[in-house]
Amino acid sequence: MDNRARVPMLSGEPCDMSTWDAGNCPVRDVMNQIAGKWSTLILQALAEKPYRFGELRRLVPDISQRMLTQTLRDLQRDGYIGREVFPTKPPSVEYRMTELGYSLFEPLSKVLAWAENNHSSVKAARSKFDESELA
Amino acid sequence: MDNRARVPMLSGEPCDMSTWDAGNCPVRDVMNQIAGKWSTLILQALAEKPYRFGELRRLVPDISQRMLTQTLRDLQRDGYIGREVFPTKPPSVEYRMTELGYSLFEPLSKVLAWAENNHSSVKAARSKFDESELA
DNA sequence: AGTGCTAGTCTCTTTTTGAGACCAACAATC
DNA sequence: GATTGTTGGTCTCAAAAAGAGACTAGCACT
Repeated sequence: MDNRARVPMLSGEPCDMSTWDAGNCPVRDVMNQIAGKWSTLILQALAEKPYRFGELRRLVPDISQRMLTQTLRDLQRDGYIGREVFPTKPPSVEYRMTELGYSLFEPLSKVLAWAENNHSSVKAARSKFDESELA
Repeated sequence: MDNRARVPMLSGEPCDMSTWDAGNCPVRDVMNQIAGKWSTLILQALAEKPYRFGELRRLVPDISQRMLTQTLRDLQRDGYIGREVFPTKPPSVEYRMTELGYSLFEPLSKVLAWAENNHSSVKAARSKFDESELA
């Protein structure tokens, strides 16, 4: 059983981490954003359909307004979602996924699907680990 | 008007966030781990070949020993990587990806590839946003 | 005897996150 | 016509997490 080097690395030079330069590694730069605690949840919601601020807040009950605001602004900054203000009685704000957001969500949803399908394996590994730690 | 949040388009029962139960949403449970700042980087390295602690440290120069230790232990706990101690003169520890780890890395690598291919679009969106913020 | 390597841990400081109060404008209710 | 609720946030303060760097123990080499 040779476990070594089975996964083809990404095209060409993936990310030479040894000669690392701050803004030079796409993986870090992009991932550090979507790797946030709330980002995937919000992207997952907005991939379905546009939502308003309050709706998202109710959708993810345990996010604080502060973090929702910040997560949305960060996702907007990177171009994954758009923000539109409607001048209704109490002004409402709608967030919706952009083309770029959808193109990211396509591969990302595969990871989310993996998470669902393999959740039990992960939980099992976790239990086993914790058990052996206890000793 | 069913306000109850049905989130995603993933196969089967998605993840009803409105009736959220701590350990019940696979997406959150799994993602919160691999979404760490360093997790993807380490997984990416170990997908290539096994590495020792010090090698990983040199590979990712700006990670602290503390965070490397913790990240490795968390990834090991969830079953993505294995840890083997060799009783050499100064004892060495080798980390290598497990089957579960490889199965996760397959979809995950698609996201990493996306990051490489679309990094310029993200940077462009970011510049545009910052510019309009400045006003 | 001194230096360096190994894989960590321990402590301290800085950054990030979370909880919750507060805001102004308007709508419907009492 | 004063009270309450709803909108999408911001502000402050406490708690949690992350980063920096010193310290460890055993052995090898010089």
